[in-house]
Amino acid sequence: MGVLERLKSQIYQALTRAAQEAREEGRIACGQIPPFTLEVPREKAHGDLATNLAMLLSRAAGQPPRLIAQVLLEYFRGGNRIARVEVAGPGFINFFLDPSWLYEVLPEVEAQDESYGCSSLGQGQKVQVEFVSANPTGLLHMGNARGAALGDTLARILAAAGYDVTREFYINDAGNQIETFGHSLEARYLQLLGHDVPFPEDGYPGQDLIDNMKSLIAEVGDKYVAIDPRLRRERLVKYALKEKLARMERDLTDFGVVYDVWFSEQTLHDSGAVENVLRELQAKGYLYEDEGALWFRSALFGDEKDEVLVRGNGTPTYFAVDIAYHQNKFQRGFKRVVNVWGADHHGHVPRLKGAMRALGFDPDRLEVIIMQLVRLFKGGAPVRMSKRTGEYITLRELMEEVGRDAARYFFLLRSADSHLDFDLDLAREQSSENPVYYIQYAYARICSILRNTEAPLPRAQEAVLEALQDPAELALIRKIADLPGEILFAATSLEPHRLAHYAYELATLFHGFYTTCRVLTEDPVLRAARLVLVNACRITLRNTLGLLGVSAPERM
RNA sequence: GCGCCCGUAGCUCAGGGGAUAGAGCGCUGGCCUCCGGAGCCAGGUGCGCAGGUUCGAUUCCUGCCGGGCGCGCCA
Repeated sequence: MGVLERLKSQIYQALTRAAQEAREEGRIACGQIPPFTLEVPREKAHGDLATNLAMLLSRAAGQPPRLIAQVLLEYFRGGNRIARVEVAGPGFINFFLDPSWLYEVLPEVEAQDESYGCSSLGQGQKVQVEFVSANPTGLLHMGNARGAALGDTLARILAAAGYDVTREFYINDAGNQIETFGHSLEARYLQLLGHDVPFPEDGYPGQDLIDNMKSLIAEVGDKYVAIDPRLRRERLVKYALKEKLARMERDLTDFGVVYDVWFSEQTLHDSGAVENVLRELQAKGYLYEDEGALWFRSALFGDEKDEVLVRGNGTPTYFAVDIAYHQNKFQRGFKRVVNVWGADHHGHVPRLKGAMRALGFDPDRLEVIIMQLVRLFKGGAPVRMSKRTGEYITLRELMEEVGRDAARYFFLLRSADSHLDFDLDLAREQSSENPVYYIQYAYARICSILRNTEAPLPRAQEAVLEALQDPAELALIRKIADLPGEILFAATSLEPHRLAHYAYELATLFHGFYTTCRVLTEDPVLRAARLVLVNACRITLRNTLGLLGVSAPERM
């Protein structure tokens, strides 16, 4: 918990006590003290913190808010950290803190260093983030790329907030699409070997499958031509799947994403987990047969209609397997299970949550982040994707085009709820127009200053930090002090884009400070204090970029 | 038709029930004796529409309009 969080919680409690005492003595006629806000106001003129408590009490008490505020202040014992209090506007109570709190921030940052910003909110609870989980029959596209940036940064944020995080990739290595995959591979394999066979109508048309089969032929030649087609497809699938997954893992690693678990769908079939969960639902009376299929009464749990779990041909649907998979997640002891899904899967959410409820799990422990689609722009026009030909821009190509840092940052800048227009030209721009370079430039500038100091960096405890009085200095410290709160908020709301904006704002304040205040001045006291400030800014910026998975270069 | 997401500045987007709604890009004009000018400063326009809840609504609710995505014994 940072300095600001501690002060906030002290004032919050003092306000609560003041309200209680005023009520007991009959000065304010209200019942329970409602939950109120205590926030940093947008306007600096409104103080360092402001509360709406008086306005909230006004209705129940039948007294005007400004009067209640005055009464509250009579009872308020906030301690010596508060320089001034005022009642303002419709009934806000504004607190002006003694500036000394700002100077406590810097030693704290320095001492905590790499863990500055972290908290123990999660108390070591196990949380899983499952993301990307791309169909292994293809390549990673823009939707997967956005999911990768989002899921990974979410995982980093949750870890920083004190959770024990597991990153998981669910491999769809069973079911219909694997059948189709097999037939597609088989056609490519035979075609490459000169056989005139048709490509399946619903097959995967991309060049990537041809490449898979070329490399297989380089290894084993035509040895699968003459064998039983079923066995042949099995072999081709096994080979191509391995190659594709290895490639995905490599691409994701280069994107800064490292998984703890690669979970195979096939294992759910092999272990009997699918059968077991069907039996369990059956025993609870949530299944019924109709038209030869086995149905789940998902409408009972808020879904639009019931869903098929086992088809007429006896094979389980994707949904049935997904129920088994999520049951498995909870059985592994995760307190929170977070999924990152594309918007085209949103209809799946209520029925999966319903299934979890049917199985006796609290559906709120399953949190699904739905992210809207990505459109690529180049030269001001959208880049067309073709599902028909299987041609689209891949994650690998994106990284080659704009680099990992810009790619991740651009994905993280927008809320998941928002459609994302990805401007390839801007992302590739290595100039001031590109926000990611703007932030990194701030970091490189800091490192440059620190390189230019011949003496060892002064410790925060030794420096006279009160020498920092310039508005630009104070604003920068204030922003540095915000990081712990920002991470807490991003972790509870599962909104990584907050930190992308925070990084930019921090960089802006640093650049402003840099222009106004010369760090390496003649005055040794001021110089030492500014070096401490700059170093704290370096730590804060580095930690924030670390959460975004964007590199912090010492030189550019 | 039903469901989910979105609608805020010319464009792309932030905005946690609060006070005078912000940023980037683009446009115009300034700032280099000195720590990296990939920087700084200044200039202006806006919450889709209509109701409701509230002391207070860009924020919550309802309806409408507009855009995206779903609604399969596909995944």
